[in-house]
Amino acid sequence: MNSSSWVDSLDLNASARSLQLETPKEMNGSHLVVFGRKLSVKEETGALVEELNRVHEENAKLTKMLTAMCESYNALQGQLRDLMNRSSPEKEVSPTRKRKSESGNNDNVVVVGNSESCSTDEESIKKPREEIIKAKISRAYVRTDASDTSLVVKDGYQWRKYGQKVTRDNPSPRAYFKCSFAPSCAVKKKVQRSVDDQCVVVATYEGEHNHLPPSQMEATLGSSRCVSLSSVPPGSATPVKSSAGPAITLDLTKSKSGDEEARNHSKPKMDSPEIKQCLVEHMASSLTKDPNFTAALAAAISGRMFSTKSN
DNA sequence: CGAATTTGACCGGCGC
DNA sequence: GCGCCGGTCAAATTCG
Repeated sequence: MNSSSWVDSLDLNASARSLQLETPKEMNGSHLVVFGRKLSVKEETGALVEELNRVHEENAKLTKMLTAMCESYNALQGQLRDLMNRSSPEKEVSPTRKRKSESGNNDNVVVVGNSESCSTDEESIKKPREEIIKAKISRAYVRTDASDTSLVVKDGYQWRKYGQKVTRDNPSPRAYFKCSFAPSCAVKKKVQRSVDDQCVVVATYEGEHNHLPPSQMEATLGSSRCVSLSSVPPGSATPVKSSAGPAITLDLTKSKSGDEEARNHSKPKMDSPEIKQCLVEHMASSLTKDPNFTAALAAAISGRMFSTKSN
């Protein structure tokens, strides 16, 4: 998509918004003073009407672009879901305790069980009591580089390491993590290399997150942010150090059963016109909150008015 | 300088 | 009761 056209449209759109908001106050008197010049009400309203028409056109253009973007986003999401559905069944069928992914991709995660899907898991049969006490235990197998000792599993959440231990059954250390994104979220994660295959890292999750992953929060709350990227450095927009910035991150801590809910939760319903309208307004409002933007806007407006009057 | 990580100490459960 | 082991705490250290 042409970014410059985006910026242009938004700039004009927001300037229109600003004009709409501020002009009634200015027009209380019979004359408007611009840079020391007195303009008649006729002149002023004529210019404003003209401006308003132009702004309406820009608004329509912008709405179209947003609609197109939403549609392509939905299409992409559908494709991703298809891809996930196609690749996940064969992995879950694997009867062995350790599940390997076929590719060497570092972030290739295979999730095994929470209370439902781990019913066939050997360990869950051995320890049914533990299963009852602990709300949700799921396990993820991640294929990583054998030389990589970081024990980092990129799952979209923000973790704080609070301990590391070498256990008896496994020479490689086990790292303990707590969810650090929300103080009220008590989810824990244990990460340890597999005894059999040092390339595979086993991540055990205990409990359920009571919040969306930071990356998804970005996607749902920060729709305006992708627009304001031109004025805000991208680095400052991402709270997650380990994850790859604002890229789409999948919540892989949930098994298939819990997936539906997560999907409904994470997928912004872009279909309804109300949401689209809301998105547009959200974008405009966050733009007008940006001091850099408002300063540039003020300069643009005054410059435009000045040039219009001097014609 | 504040936040994140490391690492040794400590604690509780369990088996002998 | 004792020792082992997994899990957690918290002071020290590192990093951005």
